[in-house]
Amino acid sequence: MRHVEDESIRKGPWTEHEDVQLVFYVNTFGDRRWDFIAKVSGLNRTGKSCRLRWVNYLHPGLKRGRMTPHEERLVLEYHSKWGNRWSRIARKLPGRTDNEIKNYWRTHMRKKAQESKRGSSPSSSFSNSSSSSSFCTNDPIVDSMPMTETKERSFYDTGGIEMVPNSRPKNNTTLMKYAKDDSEEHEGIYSMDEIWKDIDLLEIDDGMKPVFDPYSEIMPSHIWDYSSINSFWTTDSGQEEFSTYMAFPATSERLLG
DNA sequence: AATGCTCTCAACCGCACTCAT
DNA sequence: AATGAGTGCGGTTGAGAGCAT
Repeated sequence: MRHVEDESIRKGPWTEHEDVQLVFYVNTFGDRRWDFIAKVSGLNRTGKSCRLRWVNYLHPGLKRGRMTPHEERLVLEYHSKWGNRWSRIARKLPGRTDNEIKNYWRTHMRKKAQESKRGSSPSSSFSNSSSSSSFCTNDPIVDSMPMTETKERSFYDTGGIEMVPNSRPKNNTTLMKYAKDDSEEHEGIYSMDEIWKDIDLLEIDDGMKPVFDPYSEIMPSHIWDYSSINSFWTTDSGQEEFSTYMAFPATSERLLG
């Protein structure tokens, strides 16, 4: 246990430079080893914080902008089915994160709840069935739902360095499990293959934009060139060496400039 | 123009789970 | 089997933007 949660651990909003740095290290080491990335990157953030930033903001496959009516319908549908299983719902909406959906639900459903209160007939304004009124966390239906966690692989899980043989053999079983569960779940609108295909297509469409394009709905995907970076990866024993060897500033200039 | 309110969303926290040792 | 580290998830909070008065 690390009691030395030193005061130098940064919190709060991320700076652009931190973002660039994180993207670089995630593309280098994959989006699994967050504690390691946090250490090696010199970001002074916790691994959790790094993961969250990546998953909710920096991941190339993320959609920006408002939910489409279709997505709204899906959220309603899956929430009525699964309750507050945000990450699970998010897997059904490519490009959307659990956080995003959670926020969306809170604001929109709270609004609807208020409206329906004013309309004096609770839940009557909801388009969906029984449990659709379960915007409240105390909802017995939701809370009593069994944790039938079919471990699906989330869309924002790039797998990163795991795709490279020997990079983290321990987790092969986990990946196998994800794959299996995906195939077992047939009610999905999208298969994981389709999701990944979508992301690939987006990347192609987007071209090789070197920096974030604030006017684009989809975040650019080729911030970094994976293939050229993968060759850096060797073994755990070489990690410290790697971090000191890495010439990061040059790359960050390229991105920020 | 100033103020207050509402909405949105990024980020944190705590707990639970998985896996390696 | 027990334990600790790492990771994922859901709930919550707070800052900033936008809107109404």
